[in-house]
Amino acid sequence: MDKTQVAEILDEMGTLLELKGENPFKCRAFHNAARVMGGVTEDLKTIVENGEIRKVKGIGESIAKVISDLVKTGKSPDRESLKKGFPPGIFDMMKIQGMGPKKVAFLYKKMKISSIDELEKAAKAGKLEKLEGFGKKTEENILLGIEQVRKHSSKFHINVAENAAQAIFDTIKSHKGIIRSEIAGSLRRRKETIGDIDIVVSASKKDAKEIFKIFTTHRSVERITGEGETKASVVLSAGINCDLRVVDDREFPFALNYFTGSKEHNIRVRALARENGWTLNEYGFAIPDTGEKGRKSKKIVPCKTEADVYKSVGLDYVEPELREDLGEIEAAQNGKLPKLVTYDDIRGTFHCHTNYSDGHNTLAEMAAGAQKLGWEYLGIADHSKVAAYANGLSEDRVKKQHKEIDVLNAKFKNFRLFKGSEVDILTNGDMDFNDKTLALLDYVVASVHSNFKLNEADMTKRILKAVKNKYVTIIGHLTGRLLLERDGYPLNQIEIINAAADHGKIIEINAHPMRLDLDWRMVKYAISKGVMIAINPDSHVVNGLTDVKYGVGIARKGWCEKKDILNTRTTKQVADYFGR
DNA sequence: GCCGTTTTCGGCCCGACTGTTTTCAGTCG
Repeated sequence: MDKTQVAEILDEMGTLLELKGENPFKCRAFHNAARVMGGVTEDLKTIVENGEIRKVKGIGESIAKVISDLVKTGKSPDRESLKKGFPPGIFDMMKIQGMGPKKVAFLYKKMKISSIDELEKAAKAGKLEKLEGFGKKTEENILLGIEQVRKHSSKFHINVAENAAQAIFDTIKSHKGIIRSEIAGSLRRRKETIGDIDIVVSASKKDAKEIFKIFTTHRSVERITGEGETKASVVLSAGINCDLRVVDDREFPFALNYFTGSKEHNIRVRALARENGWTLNEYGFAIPDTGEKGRKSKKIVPCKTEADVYKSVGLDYVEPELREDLGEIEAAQNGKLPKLVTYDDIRGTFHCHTNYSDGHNTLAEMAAGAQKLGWEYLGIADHSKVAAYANGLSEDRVKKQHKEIDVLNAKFKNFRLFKGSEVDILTNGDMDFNDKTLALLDYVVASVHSNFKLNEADMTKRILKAVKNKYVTIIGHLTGRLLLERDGYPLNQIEIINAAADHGKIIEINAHPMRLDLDWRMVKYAISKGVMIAINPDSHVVNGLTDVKYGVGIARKGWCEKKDILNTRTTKQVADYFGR
């Protein structure tokens, strides 16, 4: 059993404990252990066998035993006995807004309701409103919640969430009373999937009411689920929940920090505040109320920015992408936070097409576009001859393009075009150009564009052969468009990455927003294996050249450092790398 | 259940909102 499955079971056990009404801290211990599993980079089986698992922070004796049982036998007696008495449908019921462990357990005990369907039936029959602690309104909300669960998945790809958020955010932002504003939450942390959207703004009290009005009446709002003095919640037509908080400008950095999360990260930061004898909430640091009559909490430690908040508890500024309590707190205490890749770090990209093949722009236009972005170089990698549909280049046209590149390069100061090619990997794993032509190129992106019907073993074998080819520099778009369009591109990516590590090849991450989750798993694994990656926008057209947003979004995510990314190297380093 | 430079017990982040009931529990983030 691998760590993902173990994490799922630990999470489930945490929920079962909640349903049983166990000590909340005990429940949290299980949820926390599940999360910690995600950050374990070593092989789970190995660290269970050598006892290292007990050294992982958050894994104590009991949970270590559960993990050990699961890894060794695929089963855990503790889990089995916990599961007794709770039918599986119970978990679905917890997906409904407003239905937490207490209500679900109560309904199960009292009414034997154990699935969404049964719950719906009972609510429609008006059986719930008579129950203690329930009422007419609760019943209505349960029915609405059921509808929502059925209509929408609970998580959204970042691009869907971002589009939905941007529309309503732009409208709010334009209000004259807004002082500062930011989209917070997991969207700010650039998670691959987003649960809901959090918007934080600062404004005076008198403007707040109007701002809430603009928010709740926005055209993309489907329904309002809550409205108070500092917070309003809506469901957008895309099916995503969206919360708006309006705070005083002095409170803005605290609110932004708080609502950016993650929850686990916040808990750690708060604990640090407590070590100073303060409490920290979304409004600021405070000395806790002593309990004496008439004595109120006193605000202390003014902070203008989030960086000030971190500084106050002895931390370096932590980038939102790192706020997961997976080691960033300790790193921030010791000045050891990784330097993340930013848009400004990108010096060029390597998978660009021109109108020689299926691009829309000339070499000169592409070069001009890259320079406008402040890049130092651009790698030109038009298709090879077999890609007839894309007007792939014959050997002669490759030579012609090289001449043109030489002419352009002679004119450039502090800019260089690299001569590459996106060479097809043929069905048998051979390259579309012979060695003589490949040797002319600065670098080779090897890609599959045909015969997708191969089974996984053959497809993997095909690409592995290309990985071993000494002329190949980059393994082309293992993710991205192709995977999106051709369902089930059958490939053992782990094997490809391992081989890339052995042969010193770079893998290309085509940062298609729809495939972010997959891309990110690959990036993490590749980096753990020491494989360098080339982050590329899906740049088949020059218009894509300006749209590097998502590409860099991946590069920024997690513990991905500049040294791991080809695109952050200087022109000279790249040329050296290519041996040119 | 986990943890420990106040370590083997006692604390574990904290507030807003809702819907219920009328002072608060449950849920959410």
